[in-house]
Amino acid sequence: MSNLDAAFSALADPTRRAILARLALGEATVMELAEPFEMTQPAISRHLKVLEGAGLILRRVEGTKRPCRLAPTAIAEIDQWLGMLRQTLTANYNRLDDVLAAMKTEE
Amino acid sequence: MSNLDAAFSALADPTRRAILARLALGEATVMELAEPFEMTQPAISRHLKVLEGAGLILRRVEGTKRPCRLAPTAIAEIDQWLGMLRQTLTANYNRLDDVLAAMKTEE
DNA sequence: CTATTATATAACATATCTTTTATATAACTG
DNA sequence: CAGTTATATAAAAGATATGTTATATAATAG
Repeated sequence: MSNLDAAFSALADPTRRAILARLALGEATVMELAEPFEMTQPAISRHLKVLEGAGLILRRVEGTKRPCRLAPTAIAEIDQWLGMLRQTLTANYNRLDDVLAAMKTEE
Repeated sequence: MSNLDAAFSALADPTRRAILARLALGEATVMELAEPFEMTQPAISRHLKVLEGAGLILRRVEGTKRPCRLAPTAIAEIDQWLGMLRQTLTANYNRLDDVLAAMKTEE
């Protein structure tokens, strides 16, 4: 599975996106991350494993705790891929602008 | 399923990303999109359905053909969500810069 | 050392995804 | 109209994902 497969796949789950949103506020332990969800701890541990496997989060060992944080380079690869689409879409928008401009000129 | 669920989920498949990459070059029919893959036409039709459901592509009816193209607003929502993470990660990078700057000063 | 806390792993049920084959539909072609 | 082309849909098989309960492990507290 490519890194992009793993990254997009990880982002496809709302629980995992919520976890990332929480981590955007700062480091948190597994229990802290699990707390807001109506879901068992093993389920959260799995989600974290998926996020880690996708390179989206990193974990430290701190005694019996495993604080998680966002991986700094996480989004770079995703952004790079999306960039390809963005370019086309922007070009299309510009083309649309041209058309609109032409229509105005004709008035 | 939220739009983001659908969008990220759609992007998680390499065949679908390849289809989007092809569409970034311009409109294409189902058969044209299917051609490069070692996969049956129904499989491609399904992938297209997934992409359409996620709002990533649009389709016209042109006689017996259904040309597909990228949906102009496709990436906006994704970008918006990623923006949240980007902000944090950028902030962290800046903090790292500060640390590095401090280290240099101490030398 | 024992009990507790934080987390991980295993086994399992269920649901969803991906693909295939077979078939339907609808528009062209001659 | 008959045959062909472009695409969609259905049924079914196999793989993968998600969650649960039960249990293991490892560090800390007393």
